[in-house]
Amino acid sequence: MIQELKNNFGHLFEAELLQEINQVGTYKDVAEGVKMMEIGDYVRSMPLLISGAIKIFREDNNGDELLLYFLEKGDTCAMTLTCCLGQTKSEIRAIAETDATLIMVPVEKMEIWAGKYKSWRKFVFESYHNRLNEMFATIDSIAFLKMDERLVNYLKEKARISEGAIIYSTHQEIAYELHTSRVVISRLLKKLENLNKITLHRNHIVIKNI
Amino acid sequence: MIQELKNNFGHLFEAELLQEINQVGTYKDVAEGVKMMEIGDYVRSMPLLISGAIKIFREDNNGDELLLYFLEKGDTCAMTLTCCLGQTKSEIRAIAETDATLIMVPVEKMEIWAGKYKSWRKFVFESYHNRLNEMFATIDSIAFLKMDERLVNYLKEKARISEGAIIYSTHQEIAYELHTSRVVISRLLKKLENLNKITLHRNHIVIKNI
DNA sequence: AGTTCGCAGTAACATTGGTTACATTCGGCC
DNA sequence: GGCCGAATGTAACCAATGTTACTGCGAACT
Repeated sequence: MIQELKNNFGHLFEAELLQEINQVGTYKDVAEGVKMMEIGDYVRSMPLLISGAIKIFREDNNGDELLLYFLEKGDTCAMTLTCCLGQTKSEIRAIAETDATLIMVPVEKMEIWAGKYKSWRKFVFESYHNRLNEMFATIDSIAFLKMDERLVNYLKEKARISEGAIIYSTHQEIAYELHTSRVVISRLLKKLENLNKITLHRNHIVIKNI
Repeated sequence: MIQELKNNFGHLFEAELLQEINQVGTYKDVAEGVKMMEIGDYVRSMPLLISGAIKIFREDNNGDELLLYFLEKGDTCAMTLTCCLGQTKSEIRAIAETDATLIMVPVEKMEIWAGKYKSWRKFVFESYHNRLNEMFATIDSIAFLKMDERLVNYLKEKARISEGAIIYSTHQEIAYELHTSRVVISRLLKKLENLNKITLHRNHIVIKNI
């Protein structure tokens, strides 16, 4: 039994299921920035996230993106769950936000375990629930907040994910993820700096007190 | 066996499951406009929608609303599914868009059937999948479209749901559901009328060719 | 018929955010 | 040091949307 599996999912799954996962699952390391799933892809295995973070995007007609949410350790990809069963295409793009480690589980097991293990059902249901809640949060943010508030939330989340007070992004990259323009982001960041909430540097931003 | 159950869910569930649903489920009629679930409510039973339509809302800090999507016959409420298991509160508000008929199933059965019936698992997974896709569509609409396009989509959807070319809403009601102001909606509707796509009347709108 | 009230039309203005254009600065590289 | 390209700063302008304020209309009621 690989230790990471036990550490991350041991409290969720019974020993027998852990054994099965260990047997049929394959480990996979993904480097920061690597595209893990593209819109339109068919999905053939289900990822359990052991470490790192993955960002999930939606795309508009011009090919521009919008960040929906992050997946973290202990999470799984909700798209995968039903894409497997329903044979439908992915509606989203997944990119590694940091270096990440996954266990890939063959899709056939998903449905079998759902019949066999209560803990697996619980995990799957909770995954959906979490994803739905994240979508609600995303919708709240887009529909109810102005860009300056969205930016602050983004910076907070980004800092939390990277476990530090420094965000290594350019203004252009932030603009892509929030689906706006670089000029707008630069403008708002400068305001935050003037409010003494952050300090701006070339290629990175230091969070002070937001 | 009540006929509507068979008509709407007969192709999804095996006979034995249909029997169980019929035995433990209770029928419920809901009149148009009735609030069926409020944000913060705990959920104790799961609705299967037999006829009619239900609209699902999210609320901002000021108590203003945003329409997320509609549920129609054959659908179930995704919130319910995990609220039951996880004992969490509802994140959304549900209001009957039209008169509607439901079967209410006790929550305990949900998890039992998930272990017992493959068809039930399929139904639950597909429900989640559909809801997630509707959330994606909602996000696309809010994030990528301008208000005039959102309004057109709204009118189309509303006409589809009510199965007719007349929408019985005031401008104010439309504004609430799209989370904007009455003046903005009046302005855009007038434009659509000038384009000969709709005709405006007091308390209702006739769709011509949008 | 007159009153009332909710609904709709519209002008004028404010604000937010998107766009264009250009200047400046920083690092890396020769 | 000098050059170059990417990143950032900033002004000026524009389009979309939100806000305020007022008018007029129509249905229902008395």
